[in-house]
Amino acid sequence: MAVTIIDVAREANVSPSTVSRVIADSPRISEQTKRKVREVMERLAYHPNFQARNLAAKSTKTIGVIMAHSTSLAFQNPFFPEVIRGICTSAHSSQYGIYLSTGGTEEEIYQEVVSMVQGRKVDGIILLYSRVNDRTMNFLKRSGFPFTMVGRPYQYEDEITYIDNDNKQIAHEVVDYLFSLGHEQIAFIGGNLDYVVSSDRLEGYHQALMEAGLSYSDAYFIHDDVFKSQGKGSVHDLMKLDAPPTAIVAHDDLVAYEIIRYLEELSIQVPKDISIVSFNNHALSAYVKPPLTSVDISIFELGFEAANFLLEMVSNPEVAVKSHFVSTALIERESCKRMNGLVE
Amino acid sequence: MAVTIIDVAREANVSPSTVSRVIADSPRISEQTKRKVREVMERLAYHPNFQARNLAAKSTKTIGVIMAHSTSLAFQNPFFPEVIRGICTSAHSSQYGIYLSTGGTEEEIYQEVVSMVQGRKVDGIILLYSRVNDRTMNFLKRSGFPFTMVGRPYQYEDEITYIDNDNKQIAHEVVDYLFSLGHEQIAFIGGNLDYVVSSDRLEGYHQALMEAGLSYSDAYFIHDDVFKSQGKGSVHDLMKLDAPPTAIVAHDDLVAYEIIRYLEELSIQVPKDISIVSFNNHALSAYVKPPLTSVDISIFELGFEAANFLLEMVSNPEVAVKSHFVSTALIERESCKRMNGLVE
DNA sequence: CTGAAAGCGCTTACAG
DNA sequence: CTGAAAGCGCTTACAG
Repeated sequence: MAVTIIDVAREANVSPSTVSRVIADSPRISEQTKRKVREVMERLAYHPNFQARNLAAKSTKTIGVIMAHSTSLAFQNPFFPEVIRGICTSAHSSQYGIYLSTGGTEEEIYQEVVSMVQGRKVDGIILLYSRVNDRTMNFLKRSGFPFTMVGRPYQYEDEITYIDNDNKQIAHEVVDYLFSLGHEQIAFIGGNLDYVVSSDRLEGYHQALMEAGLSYSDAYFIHDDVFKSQGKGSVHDLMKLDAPPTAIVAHDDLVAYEIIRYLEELSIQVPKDISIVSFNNHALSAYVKPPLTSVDISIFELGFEAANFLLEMVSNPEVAVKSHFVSTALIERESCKRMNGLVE
Repeated sequence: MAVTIIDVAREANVSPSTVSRVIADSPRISEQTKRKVREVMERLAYHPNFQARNLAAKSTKTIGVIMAHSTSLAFQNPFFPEVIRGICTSAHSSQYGIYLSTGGTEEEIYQEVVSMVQGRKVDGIILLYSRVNDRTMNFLKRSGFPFTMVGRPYQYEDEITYIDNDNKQIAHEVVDYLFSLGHEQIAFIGGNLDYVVSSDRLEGYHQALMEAGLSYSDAYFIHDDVFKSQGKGSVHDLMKLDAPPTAIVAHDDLVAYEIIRYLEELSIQVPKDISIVSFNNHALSAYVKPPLTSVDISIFELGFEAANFLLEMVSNPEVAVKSHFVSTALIERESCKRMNGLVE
């Protein structure tokens, strides 16, 4: 069997309590004893048993990370690797580990979260998404267990600590940008309104139109489901309208490129015949033709700050609820052009 | 405090041992008692404490997943999300959880793995990469701890259970494919030879050239480091050769698109002036221009089978060492053309 | 089919 | 500054 604290204690001629205190680097142990014990730990290749320590100390030093179920947006490139990298960076510097949810369906995810919380598997939880009427979130909220969300919560906005982009604002800015190029017929493609990120972006789009005195038309909005099931057809329908859009706001770069592909089949060129802006600034978007104008949403930051917030809550349960919008940047590339003018 | 097995026992008028056996659904407990105990567990909202159970049962029901350090290939889209999804799917069906490594540097990763193993944090480990002379792998090998690799090990190939694509073979096939289109001057761009996946692909490329009686030229190989640091320059140098290549094999779709971009600046068009094939079949590669001919490597499978192998080892330490090559498929799109002929 | 008891490997008041 | 003792919440031979 592995070497235990008892073995170390015996070998170093001290009590187990003392060994334990040396591990925790307690100031109440003399430097001399620490040296002696550490030498023995080294020699016996002792490593504290994680489970035993957690059980006794009533903490797990790990945070649970819950992804949206696999069919949905949060699992897409490039979001997932980057947000995880942000979380890991923060967790690592506080000596925390990451426990990942494995559930495929919503129900499985819910069950997993319940057992994480009730079974004290983790000290806190990060929800990597924000959905409308989410059972998992509601459970977490009721339980009083420390948790953070990446995404503005649908409900209880000022009772839950979260991190997000200011999606309403950035969608507004994106539309304003298109206005500045002379566009007034602007379509919006691809938001799954079950997710707050999508409904926020759609609302920003609405607001921008309203403020500009433009009316909103349902025909200019293609829902995520529709796009996924009949992508090509939906884009073709859009372009066959009496007044087809001169610009499109896409929910994600991958969606944008798919749209561009369908437009091509209609011999409609980007940006010559129609402009397109998108969100998330995928790694490829700089290289591929046409280079896409897209909003960088600082995914790493989103993960990093979510973990920071959570760790703060875990170490101090009394800390105030807070939220923060991570900054974004519209990266202008070559997918938009001025109406009846030059390529920007 | 949370409700414990003792509370349930008292309430159900049985001993804690009995409650424990009901949790494990032991056949030695009467159905009647099970019903009674379960009713109480339900009523008290009892959930077994994960840490306590692990400590007593000497198993953790979790597997550790170790990513390569963040600057390297394994963290790239689209590999990471897909492989994780595969692992999660397998783990979930065996009621296992995932513990993710958080280290950023090689040294941190090594330390984490040591503490996972020695601290009995997990029951087994999946290494998501295979590197030359990897300290972490060597440690795992020596420790006798159950582990699996995604990627052919550099050493001890028949002593380590792993899963991989047959990278030598697929690189060979890719080159043969190019031969079949009439290409004989074929460059290879982007492998980091510290990773076995890259050296295997490079070797397959060599072998194919040799078998065709073609000689290998160093000028036709651009190392990953060189491409990353002076990407544009390295591609331009390649094309300024007296006998520039007529086709390029790229290590990854992202690399391929970057190359295409640099070629464009030289007014060299794909596939008209040069052909390009790549590996990994990125989600975007079907949509973007030119649609890329690329090898699909079944990333989900890679993760899924690695987890299956590991779980088998964990539940039966005597199981034989094994390895498996996951199938691949060359997806022909529009980035290659027949020499002096039509676009394929 | 069920229970009493020991034990998993730690931590942490309490006492000195 | 250090130790003896209780306890974290389970599981599992052993006994009946």
